[in-house]
Amino acid sequence: VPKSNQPALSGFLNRLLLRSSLSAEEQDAILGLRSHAVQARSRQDLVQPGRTVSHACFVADGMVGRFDAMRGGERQITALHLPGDMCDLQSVLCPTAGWGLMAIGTSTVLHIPHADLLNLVMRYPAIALAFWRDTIADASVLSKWVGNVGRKDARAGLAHLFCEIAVRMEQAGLGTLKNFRLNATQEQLSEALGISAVHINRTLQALRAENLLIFRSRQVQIPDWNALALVGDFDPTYMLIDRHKEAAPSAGFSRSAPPSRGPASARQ
Amino acid sequence: VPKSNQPALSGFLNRLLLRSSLSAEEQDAILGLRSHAVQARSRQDLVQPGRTVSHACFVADGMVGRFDAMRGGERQITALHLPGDMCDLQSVLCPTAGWGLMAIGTSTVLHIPHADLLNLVMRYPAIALAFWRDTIADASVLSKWVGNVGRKDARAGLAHLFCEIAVRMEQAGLGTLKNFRLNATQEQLSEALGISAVHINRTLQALRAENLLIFRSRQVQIPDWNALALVGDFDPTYMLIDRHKEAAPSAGFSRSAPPSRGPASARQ
DNA sequence: CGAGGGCTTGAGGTCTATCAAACAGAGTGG
DNA sequence: CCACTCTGTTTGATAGACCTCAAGCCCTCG
Repeated sequence: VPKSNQPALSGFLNRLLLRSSLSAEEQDAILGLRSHAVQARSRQDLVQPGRTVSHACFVADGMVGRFDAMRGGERQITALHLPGDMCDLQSVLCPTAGWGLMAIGTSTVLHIPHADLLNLVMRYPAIALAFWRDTIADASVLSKWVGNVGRKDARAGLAHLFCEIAVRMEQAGLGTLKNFRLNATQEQLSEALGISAVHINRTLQALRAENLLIFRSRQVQIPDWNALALVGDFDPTYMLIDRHKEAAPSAGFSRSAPPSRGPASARQ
Repeated sequence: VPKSNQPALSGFLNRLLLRSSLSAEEQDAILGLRSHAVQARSRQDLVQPGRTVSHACFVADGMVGRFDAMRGGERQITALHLPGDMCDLQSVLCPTAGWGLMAIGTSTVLHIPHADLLNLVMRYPAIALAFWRDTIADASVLSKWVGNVGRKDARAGLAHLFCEIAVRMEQAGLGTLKNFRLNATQEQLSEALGISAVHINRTLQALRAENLLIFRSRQVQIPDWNALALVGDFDPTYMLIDRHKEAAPSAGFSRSAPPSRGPASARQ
């Protein structure tokens, strides 16, 4: 039975507020979304590739991976979602996606009806913009992911991946840059980087030997953050954090929307 | 001097209409956008990574690549944009992106002021949704790109890349599935797939020997489309073409936006 | 016709995959 | 409390894909 789940959704609101401004009413509307909690064990599929869904998945606890599946069954993880992330906000407008979603470690996911999200989008244009902006941030991370997988060797790629996770873990309030818990197996890391699990293991050992990264019994330690960021060629700019709230005023726009320069007069 | 450029922009409108419905007024508003044409030679940078821009780039002619640059200068192309594509619609809301844009072959690009696009977005909520949906389609392609680069060998990756380009070329009205012109060098293909140019050359020769793909003097021939799609594990679903127009009604929503089930009553 | 960019080819080296087996740790049941 | 099982990690050896460097070739354009 769908019900309200304010405490968990406040994480989503926080994520949106990182990049967008929303009025009190709009914030309340988001916190008031109905949801339906679902538990998932590690490796369990939440959404199978190509399936049409009528709800979005919000990560309340644990971690969720978005993946692309090959014909042979191998998977390439294309994004990781931490608590506070809406994995497939995209599905609101495009309910049939090509990707799938799987749990990384035991996770709790809230299903949120598309109908309700659409309702929000239609009532509050500022929320529509905030959602769009969230999709943009997601795409920016994805874009970097391509570079990470395509042009870096295992050492640099792994370093970059851990840097990204560290930053987002800290943002989500789940640890510090240098110390956090990560419920992912080496095999799942290998699916994220597109290399074999065996090679992940050897690369982790190499990074460990250099005292750059320690990943043992689900706990991550980064003794020298700057050194690891250097190895991974990591620059957090691409995460689009807290920098564009003023660039495109979404708050207050629902009041009047004064046209500065009418496009009509410029035609022809 | 910015001026109207209707004939070129109609390509953009067509692309939007592939996935969204827009009223006559909204369509006119898009066609009436002011723009400023810019010529670019092959390899020339249109937007450097990390730079803040105040205009979006629309491809009027040629091809544009989005790329992620590594510290050493190597590039990973993360997306290709054909005529009719707005390369960085994202920049309207997030003007400082982490990626760059470069010309693939001689190209003509229209610069469109963010101010005007924002204006459209604020006046016409349906356009905002159409833009969001366009960003989603872009992200879906990007997601597939990760799998292509991460989990496929050179043969399959190259086959998939050519399949994708073929479909989009046909959509853009620039050729057929089996025959089109491609102004990209082997080196640029190598930057797209994250492998060396030499290896691209050898892989092209292998595909040529199998009579799967012929790429000579900028002309592409695909004698047996299905065979190539099989080699590349290509399934066009991910391109989100013409399938979701009815799923999320954006047309007509600006008229009334009747709330089906008020989220307010569901709270608590 | 010359110059230059792009393509092609060869040889050797590196990174990463694959396979197989041993090992470790957490949870289970007797 | 001790096997026992299961998943995940570690290790070794071998094979394959791909890279790098370097040189020669070809086409196109001025």
